[in-house]
Amino acid sequence: MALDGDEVRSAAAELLDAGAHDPLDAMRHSASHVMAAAVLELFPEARLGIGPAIRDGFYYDFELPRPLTAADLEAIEERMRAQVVADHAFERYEQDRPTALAELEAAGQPYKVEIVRDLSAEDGQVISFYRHGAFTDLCRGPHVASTGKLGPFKLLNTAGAYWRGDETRPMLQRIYGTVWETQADLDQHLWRLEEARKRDHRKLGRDLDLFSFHPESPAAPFWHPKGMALWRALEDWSWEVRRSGGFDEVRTPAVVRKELWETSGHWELYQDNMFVLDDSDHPSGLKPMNCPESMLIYKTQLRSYRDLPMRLADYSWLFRRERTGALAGMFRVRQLTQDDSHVLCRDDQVIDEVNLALTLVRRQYAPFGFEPRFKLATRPPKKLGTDEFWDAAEGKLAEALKSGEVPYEVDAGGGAFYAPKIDVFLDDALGREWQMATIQLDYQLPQRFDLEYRTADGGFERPAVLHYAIYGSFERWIGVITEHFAGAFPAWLAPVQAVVIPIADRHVAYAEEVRSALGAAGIRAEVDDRTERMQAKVRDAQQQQVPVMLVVGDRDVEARAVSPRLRTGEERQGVPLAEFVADLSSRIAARELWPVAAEESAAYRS
RNA sequence: GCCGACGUAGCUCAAUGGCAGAGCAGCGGUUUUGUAAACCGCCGGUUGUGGGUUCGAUUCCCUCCGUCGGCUCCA
Repeated sequence: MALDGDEVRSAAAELLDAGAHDPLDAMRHSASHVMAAAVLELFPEARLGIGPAIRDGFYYDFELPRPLTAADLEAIEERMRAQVVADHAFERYEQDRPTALAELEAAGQPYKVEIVRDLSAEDGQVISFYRHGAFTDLCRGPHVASTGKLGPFKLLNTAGAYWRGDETRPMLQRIYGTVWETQADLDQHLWRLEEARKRDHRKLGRDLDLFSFHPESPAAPFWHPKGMALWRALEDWSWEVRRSGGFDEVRTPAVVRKELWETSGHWELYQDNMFVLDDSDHPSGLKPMNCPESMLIYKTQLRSYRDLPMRLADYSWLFRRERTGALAGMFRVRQLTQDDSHVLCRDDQVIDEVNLALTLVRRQYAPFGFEPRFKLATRPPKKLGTDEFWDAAEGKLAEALKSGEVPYEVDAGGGAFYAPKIDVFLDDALGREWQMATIQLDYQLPQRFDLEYRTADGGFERPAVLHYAIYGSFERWIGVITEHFAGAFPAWLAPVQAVVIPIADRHVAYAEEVRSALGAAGIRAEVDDRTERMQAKVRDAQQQQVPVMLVVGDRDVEARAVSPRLRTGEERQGVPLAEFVADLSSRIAARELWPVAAEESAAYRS
């Protein structure tokens, strides 16, 4: 079955992705012990789950007699501070397996017992524990020397979490916290959380009038004119990139009978995520992916080896019945649009086509200032196909990465069960990592659809398929870039690219003239002719993050000029209108990353 | 789906088991202004939905809907 580039983990999960070799790990892990000790003081009957260090902090899972409240978190923090003051040493000791099991049973810690039971013999028959003060925990370590060595910390929030991530197991209460070496580091981290909250695309989407969500159609965005202008700019760019890669546009139906999904495997494996309906007594499904239908287009003719590669791009609507709890603004919607690309090619063309994909990914990301990182995801433990098949497939992807001189990491075991893939990541202005595109090599779907082409010697061969979506989905991409730019989109993307601000009513006619000149150059411009003071109009345009404000008053009318003020605060007076229009439209045409306050985005990165 | 939290005017937020308030936005008027908020006035609400407790519910309880934080980090 074919997957696609939108199979992505949530943003929050990315934030929490473990930094395994972070030097702060020991401190974070120690903090989780200190927190567990505090929780046990308050709830002696608490049962402990696990408490690892994670990226930017730590957590611990507990089974507790009642839900935790914000007040509980404060009480826990207080008791943690008391332990820091007491400066208990962390002491390691070891037990053999039977003793450890017996003691944990006696202590009434069934989850710990389960962990010890599951520890494989390779880990040795000796089980290690760490003790500080009155608290002891099963633990591999390492830890800081003593509780006094903990840096400044803060407990952040609580959440439900299934024991071992398994929905059939009990749900525990997880407490998330963060700890840092210095107060400045902690402050910086909290500032970043606050900044992320401020630039939340759900808030900016409303403030900038881009889109809305309504309970009448949960998790399906309603696009407003300004949001659509942004979308159009993104889509135009994406088609330009596709055309440069030799793609043709296709479009396929949304309502499709189950027979297609049976062939593709979705009916069996993906039906839970599909909107299923009866189309005149024919069981059907709204399409969650485009790939199977592209296969049908391929099959409308007997293809020749000369026809390949065949590059098809389909940007139609997709529908996915996501679990309600997984929905999150634009990051996870139920109706979405991918910039979806399918390349059908001969096996000997795979490397070149992967290379093309890598080139297009980098090309499409460039005007956003993103430098993508690549991971080659290799065969998972449970897989289809022989080792020879995997060696060849992984070899081709690696070869393409190397020949393109693309640095990459290997995500061992991260591939789909039927083929390896290349995952594309980017870091946003707040340093958050997002998985965007996935370039997926697929021999499975051509087989399911029995695709063939005529070879030079008159035989038949099966083509390979390459799937990728570069933005992933427009919806999610808009969510990501809205947060990345904090709503201050580069001029080429900005829904309103310029606002003309007449100082007094007598300047409105000239302002309209300026707007026409901008409009004739294809620039999205408006006149703010409200009876407000110029200062108020400037302020409103600033808050709407309009890249360019053109103030026009007597002097400008006189000189047929404009006085541009950029969103960054930069100001000029009396620029000839024609000169300004030419300058702005060339920046837009070149999709410059402009105007951007360099020091601002640098500050976010630090 | 599960755990927890939340839902008051378009937005941000108050308040109380006893007449639901403010700022901003909107509307009307005055002001005609040179780079981040002029001034005056007016309008604005079935307190998400349905039910229960109560003399009385926005407040307490339950249902449903929606939203948010999580649920993959393995001692």
